[in-house]
Amino acid sequence: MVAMNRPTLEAVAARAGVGRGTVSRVINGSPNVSAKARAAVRQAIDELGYIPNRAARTLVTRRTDTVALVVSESELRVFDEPYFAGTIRGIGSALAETGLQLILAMAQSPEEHERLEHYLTGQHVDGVLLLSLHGADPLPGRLEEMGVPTVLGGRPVGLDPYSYVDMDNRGGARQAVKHLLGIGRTRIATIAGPQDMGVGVDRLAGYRDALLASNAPDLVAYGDFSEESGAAAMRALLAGHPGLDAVFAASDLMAVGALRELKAAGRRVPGDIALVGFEDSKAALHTDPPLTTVHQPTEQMGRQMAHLLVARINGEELSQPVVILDTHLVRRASA
Amino acid sequence: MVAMNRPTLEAVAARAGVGRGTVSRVINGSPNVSAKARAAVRQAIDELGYIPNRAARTLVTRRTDTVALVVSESELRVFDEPYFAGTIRGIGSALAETGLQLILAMAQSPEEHERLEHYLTGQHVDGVLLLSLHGADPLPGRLEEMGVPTVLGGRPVGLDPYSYVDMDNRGGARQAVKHLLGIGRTRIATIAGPQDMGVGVDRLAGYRDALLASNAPDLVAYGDFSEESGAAAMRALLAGHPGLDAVFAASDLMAVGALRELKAAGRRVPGDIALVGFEDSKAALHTDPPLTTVHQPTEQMGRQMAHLLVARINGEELSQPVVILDTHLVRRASA
DNA sequence: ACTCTGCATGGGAGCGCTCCCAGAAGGCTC
DNA sequence: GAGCCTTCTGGGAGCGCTCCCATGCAGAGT
Repeated sequence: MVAMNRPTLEAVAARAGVGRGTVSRVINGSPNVSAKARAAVRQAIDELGYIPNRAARTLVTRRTDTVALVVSESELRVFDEPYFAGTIRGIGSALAETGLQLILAMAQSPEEHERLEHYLTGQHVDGVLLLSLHGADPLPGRLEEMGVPTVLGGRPVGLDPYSYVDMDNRGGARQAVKHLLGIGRTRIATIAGPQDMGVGVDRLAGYRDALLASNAPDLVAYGDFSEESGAAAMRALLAGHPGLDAVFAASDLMAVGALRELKAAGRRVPGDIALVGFEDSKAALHTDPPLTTVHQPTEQMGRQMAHLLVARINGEELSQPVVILDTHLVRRASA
Repeated sequence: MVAMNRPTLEAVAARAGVGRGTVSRVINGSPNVSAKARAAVRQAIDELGYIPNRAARTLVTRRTDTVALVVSESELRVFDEPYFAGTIRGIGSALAETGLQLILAMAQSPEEHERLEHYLTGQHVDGVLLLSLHGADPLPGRLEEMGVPTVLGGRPVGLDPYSYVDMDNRGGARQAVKHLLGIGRTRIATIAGPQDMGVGVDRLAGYRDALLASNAPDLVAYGDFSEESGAAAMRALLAGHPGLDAVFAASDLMAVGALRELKAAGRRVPGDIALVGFEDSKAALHTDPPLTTVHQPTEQMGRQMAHLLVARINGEELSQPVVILDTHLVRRASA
């Protein structure tokens, strides 16, 4: 254990021949330090290999320099989706520039959810990042009440959070369906996502937006974003509306399920039925035919969330507490 | 900011009518407290909603109750692989039982790698978890030198770490190739992974183990675990050994690439050429035909890593500092 | 020469906790 | 009833830092 007797502020001060206060000022970048003193302190820090003790600092400043990323059970299952990975990467890179630490808080059970709330409001983190909430989760409200800045990823349903970042799900869906109309499809169905999530609601709204202009019928089936649910929805759609000539699935995974079902039913894609997904995931590349889908900037979403949170932690007033990121259609072979 | 004036230990003591020491003892589960005092303290804690101040505790105990999961650049790219997601989930669930916090440290550039090392050895975490190192990364050695317990996920090449958890890659590969021999294949090639990673080396060794008994030839091409590299390797293999009748790819993704190439070359799978992957990823389910592959217990790996680290942090001598987890073949249609 | 201003500086106080020691209280034994 | 453990208890000291106040000192103004 070489780490045993780390130098303290005091040791640095002694070596630099200055007082504790001056060293502290140098470390915290205060301007009121003479160039000479600053240089001496810097050198002493280097020579001693001094690293400030976070706990001691936190104790007095009440800042932990830590933010939590909360991942609740439902998302844990889909942890390996590119959406998630990209967002985390973005958060990480934005945070690295600020010196804040990211702690990963996973609530795997309801009891843990309780404990988590306790933890987050217990002066352990400076702010919280919440990803893709289901329904009207009370957590963000409680956190804000307790004075913990919170930024959500994805607009929640039934809640009006102060700050969140979201994809332009509605616009993306609209583009996708307009594209289907553009290639001459007239009986366009959608496999919508769960309506307790903003993504689900917005993508359905976008579908309807696009259809409004035409006089195409509104054909909706619901899934839960999983492949299996996409397949089931497709079966239902096929049974109810055998004449449809295009499908917009609210997620790539559901599109993959739908595609499987379509093949099983002997329909050619895109010949008989054109298919568009949403996400631009890896899965969309590997289908046969490759899936036309809507791209969403996941990494940028993470970065934006982190930026907003950092600003709030620093007490800045957000001129733009809600950020919506552009999405765009990626044309491949399925539509 | 309701969070302003949180109760302190002292406040709890006053309310319970006991001294600070007694409250501290109750919180830390010391046995030398009378039942009466304990009850009074518990009640006061509940009534006041007391939450211990982590920083103050850390300052005196020198324990941070935090461990870091280090994700280096190369892995960031593959963040969305199920391997990764499963491991993190396992780590999270094991850690939740102990009250330790997980911080996610991502080193996206070499300079950051430096800063990271500084951070990790700077008394900020009680232990470190390292995932799938490339080559002989000096980080684990340095950490141990500085007295920071470290557990690796995946055996590294050219390093002899004290403690790590790994899959039985060699055994899994052996099983896969034996299966190919078992179904009568005699000219079995392998698409091996990078040889600067334990996984790469071990899976190749397993392939050779299995072949040793038979007198089948040794046909190797290398990839980097990516789909593209799998396709390239397959092309090379096909060109050099047109007569091969089976391929063992060291990852599912490479198998997917190989499969694409095989189809392009007009070879039927498994009719002409049988194909086995390694990972049991989602991708393996969605190929046509579904991929026979080797399953690896990712979540268990995370749990084990966390368990080993916690034991080391608690100063326990590990009876078994190296843990190898079983892998097994999952038969599907491709072989 | 004197005061006045303003920046730079040293160091006391205190953040909330654990550690530990000294002492109180109770239960034995003889 | 005296003496001696044993168990439980209170609270002082101190972890390493930031905050802030008092002081020192140089330069400007009269």
